[in-house]
Amino acid sequence: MKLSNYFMPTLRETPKEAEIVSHRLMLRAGMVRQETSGIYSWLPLGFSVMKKIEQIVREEQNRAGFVEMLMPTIQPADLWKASGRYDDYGKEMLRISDRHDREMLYGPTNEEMITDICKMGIRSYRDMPVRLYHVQWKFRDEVRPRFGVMRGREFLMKDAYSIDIDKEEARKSYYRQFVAYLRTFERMGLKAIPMAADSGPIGGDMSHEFVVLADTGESAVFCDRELVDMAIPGNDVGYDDDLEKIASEWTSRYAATDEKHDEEKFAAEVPEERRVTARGIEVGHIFYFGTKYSASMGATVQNSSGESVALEMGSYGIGVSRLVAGIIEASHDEAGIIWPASVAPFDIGLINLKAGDQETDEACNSLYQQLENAGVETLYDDTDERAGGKFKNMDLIGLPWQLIVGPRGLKAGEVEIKNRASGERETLSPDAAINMLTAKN
RNA sequence: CGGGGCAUGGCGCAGUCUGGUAGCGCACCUGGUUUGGGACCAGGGGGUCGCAAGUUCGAAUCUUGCUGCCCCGACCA
Repeated sequence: MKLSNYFMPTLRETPKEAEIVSHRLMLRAGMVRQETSGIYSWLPLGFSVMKKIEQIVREEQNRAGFVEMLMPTIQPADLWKASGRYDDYGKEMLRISDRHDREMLYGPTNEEMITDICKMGIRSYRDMPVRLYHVQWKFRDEVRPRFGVMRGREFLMKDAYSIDIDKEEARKSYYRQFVAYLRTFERMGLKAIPMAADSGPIGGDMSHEFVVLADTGESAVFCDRELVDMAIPGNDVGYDDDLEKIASEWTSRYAATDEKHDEEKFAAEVPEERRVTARGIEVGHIFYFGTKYSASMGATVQNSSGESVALEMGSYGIGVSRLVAGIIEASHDEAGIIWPASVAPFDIGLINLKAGDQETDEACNSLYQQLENAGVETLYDDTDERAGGKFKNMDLIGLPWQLIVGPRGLKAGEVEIKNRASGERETLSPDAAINMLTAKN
């Protein structure tokens, strides 16, 4: 992509409404624009990152045996009246009426809808398990939206639902998501720790929040250092195998958010040198809720003994749009964002230090073509901005690599490569640069 | 929803106390000199001063009402 053909309105100064670092950087990098409190337009750069995140989530959901579908944003109120949540949800739910004065709502989540779908679609225990997910916009009319897209009212979320015949089967579905989450966040360059969460109406041990460690995180978290260093299951993990062993490796060690933290327990269970106190951001939540909705909504099926039983269900959320901000919180410096390669909007930023200079233009065009042909996503700054501004902008938007080309270097047959994260630069020939950059991607 | 604050050009701000018809920096446009980490000179465009009433000869400025946004708290992916 040539920058001259792109839309990336970067700002030199930070709009005053932005307090936290990810919000500031997202506005400065031209990733989002606030439309009203808690609602954002996603400009090309931000949209691109969100899509990369979404794709990783999708791949790991698929790998875990969940099947993608899509439910609507607008739902009829009747479904929610059936489950009893229409009244319970309160003002957080955005209620709308259509032209016929029928009560509708902008969905804050989809348990009722998926239950209703399964009520129709599952006729026998033989049809189970059913494991579905979708990635869809949600709306929760937060009392106080803040921190940019971190706590917006409209947000993109992956929510998955498992439907099983009994609790033991439901547990297997739960662990699939547990392991999928470990892998998903790892792939985004994040260190996410599962932490025991309020276990909903059913109780028990099947509810976890996944918290990303970031110095500027919103809440304090406490855990065993072993969790921070623990290996993540590889992409060859057998989802059809018993995953409980993997999960218990994690759940058997101390990890708690601020609210659930028990200092005495922490001290008793974790040797002092392994006690980690950090800041974190919740990016995912998985929980088993049993028959809460299936029972109230009459979603039942006959089991192998011929008894009619309510569906055993769980739901599993990941805040996709929130992750864009979460990753920035976990990965930035004074100069700007530092994207992990897997979610970077482009792999490489090609900087033409003297647009308009024939030799430099030709060299850049050639490099740009070679990179594109090799499938390396490149943002080519071909504008006639001054060199200093290009450097600042490129650092701000945080692409993993910069390829810097100017007349001075070209005279010596050289270009420069800069690694955004380490700041290391290397001078080498254009061919060597291409080899190196295409090998990395 | 309680407490606090803000609203003046795309962004950041001054001007408001003490009313006299709007200014600065950045960004933008033109010309020139520049050009390897946010250049310089000259010229230029852009604002119903959040909205509505009121006071006044005259309101960004004073009064009243409204709206929007931000921050702290309670709540949440």
